[in-house]
Amino acid sequence: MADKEWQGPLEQIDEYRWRIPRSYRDDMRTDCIVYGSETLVQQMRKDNALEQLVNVATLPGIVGNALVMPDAHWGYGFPIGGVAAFDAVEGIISPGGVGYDINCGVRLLRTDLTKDDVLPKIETLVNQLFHAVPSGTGSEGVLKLSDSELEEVAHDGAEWALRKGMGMETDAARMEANGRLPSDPSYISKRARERGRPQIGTLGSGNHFLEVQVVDTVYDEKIARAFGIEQVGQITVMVHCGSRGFGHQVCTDFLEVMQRAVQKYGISLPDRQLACCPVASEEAAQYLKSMNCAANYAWANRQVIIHNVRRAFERVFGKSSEALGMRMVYDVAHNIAKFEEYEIDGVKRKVIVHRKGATRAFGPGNPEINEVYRGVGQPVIVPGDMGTYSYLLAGTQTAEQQSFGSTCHGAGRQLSRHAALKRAKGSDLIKSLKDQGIVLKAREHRTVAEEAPYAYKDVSEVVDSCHGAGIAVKVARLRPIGVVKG
DNA sequence: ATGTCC
Repeated sequence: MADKEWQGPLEQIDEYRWRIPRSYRDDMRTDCIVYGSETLVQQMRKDNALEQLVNVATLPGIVGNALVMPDAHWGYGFPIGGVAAFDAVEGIISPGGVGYDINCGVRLLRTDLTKDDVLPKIETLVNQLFHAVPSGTGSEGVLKLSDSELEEVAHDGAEWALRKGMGMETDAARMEANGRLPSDPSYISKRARERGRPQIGTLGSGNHFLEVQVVDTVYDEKIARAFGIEQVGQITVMVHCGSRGFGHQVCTDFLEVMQRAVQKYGISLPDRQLACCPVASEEAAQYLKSMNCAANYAWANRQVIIHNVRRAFERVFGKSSEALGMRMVYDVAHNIAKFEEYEIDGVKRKVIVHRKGATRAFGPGNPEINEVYRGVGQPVIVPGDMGTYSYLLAGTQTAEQQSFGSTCHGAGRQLSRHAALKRAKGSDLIKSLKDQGIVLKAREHRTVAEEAPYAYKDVSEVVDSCHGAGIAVKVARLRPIGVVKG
C-alpha cells in the first residue's frame, strides 16, 4: 500500500483543511479538498490516496470539490474516505466510487445495562454472541433464503426482517433511509443471488465486527440524551458489516458493464478502475437499482444480526430485550451513492453523491433525518479498531455546506494486511487485549493479526479532525469490552 | 471488502 510519496501541491487552508488546486493537472475539472490534521495528511501522502483523489476530480460532471475525509487511504479507483458529487443529468456514476462492499455500514444499540451488570458475564456473553452471529469468510447463516425471499430482501431491506418479527417497532425510524432504498432486482445476476441466499445474518470477515462496549466519555449531554445515551458506564452494542458476497458480486458484475460503457460513451479516464457511465444512461439506471438491492440486503443483514444479538442478551441476562432497553440508536451506510440536493455557488443542484468510506452527516433541521433526531442532527457512528475506541458523533449544517453532508467513517488503515501479519500473532494479540479488559473471540486468528490496533490510524485524531473542521460534533466515546470477529 | 483466482 505504501507506494510513491505525493509530490504535488497541498496548500493548507486552515487547521484541518488542505487544497490541491485544479491547476495541478490539465485534466482536473475542480479543486480537491483534503480534511485532516497535519499528522493524518502526512500519512495520506504516503499511499496513492491523493493521486486517486486528483483522478476523481477529472471525472465528467463533477460538482463542487472532490473530497477526502481524515481517514482516507488508497482504494479501488476512488480513495476510501472519498466523497464526490456528480450532476444528476450531466454527471457519471461509478461502482468504484461506492466500493465492493455496497452499504457496508454500522449500527448501534443502547441498553439499560451498565458495566457492573455485564463485566461478570462478559465471557459467556461473547461466547453466546459468537454462536448467534456466524462470522468469517464465506460464513452462512441459520436462514437460507429461497429465490423469492432473496428478492423480497433486495426489495424491502430492513422492513423484510421487521415483517418477519426480527426487530422492535421503533427500529425502522432509526436507520438512514429507514433501511430501504427504492430498488428493482431485475438486473441482479444468478451468481449474486446464489451468493446472497445463505449469507443473511452473517458478519463476514476483515474489519467487520460485533462489539459490546461501555460508554467511556460523554462530550455533548443534550445530543447524547436524544440518542439514548444517558450515562458513562452504560452498555452499547455495535455491529459493523455489509452486503457480504451479494453486494460484492453486484459490484463485480457492474464493473464489467461499466468497462463496456466507457467505450460506448467515449469517456476518457486516467485509471481504468474509475470505470463509470453517464448517470442518465440505461447502464446507470440498472446499476442504481441493483446497488440499492445490495444496500437493502445489508440493512436486512444488520437487522437479522441485531435480532440474534438481542436473543443472546435475553438468554444471558434472563430478561426480554425490551426490559433490557436494547433500542436502536441508528444505522448508517458508509459505502453508497445517493441523489441529494445542494446549493452550489448560490444555485440549487441535484447531484449523485458517492460516499466510499464516508458517512452521511446531516445537521439539525434536515428534513431527510427522521423526526426523532431532526432537532439535534443525524447520529454518525464511527467504528475504531478493536482495542481502542469507537465514537458516536452528530451531523452538522457545516457538513451540508462544505462536504456534501459527509464526515469520516472509521480509523482508516495505516499498515497493509501483509505488514500487519508480520508484526504479531493473533493468539498473542488476543492475550494482550484480555490484559486490557477486552474479551475477543474470532473465527480465524489470522484476521485478528490483520486487524490489530497498530494496523489502523488513531481514530481519536480522525474524529478530532472532523469535529475541529465542523463536519461532525463529538457526542460520546465507546470502549470495547467484548468483541466478535471473523 | 470478497467462495482473498472461474
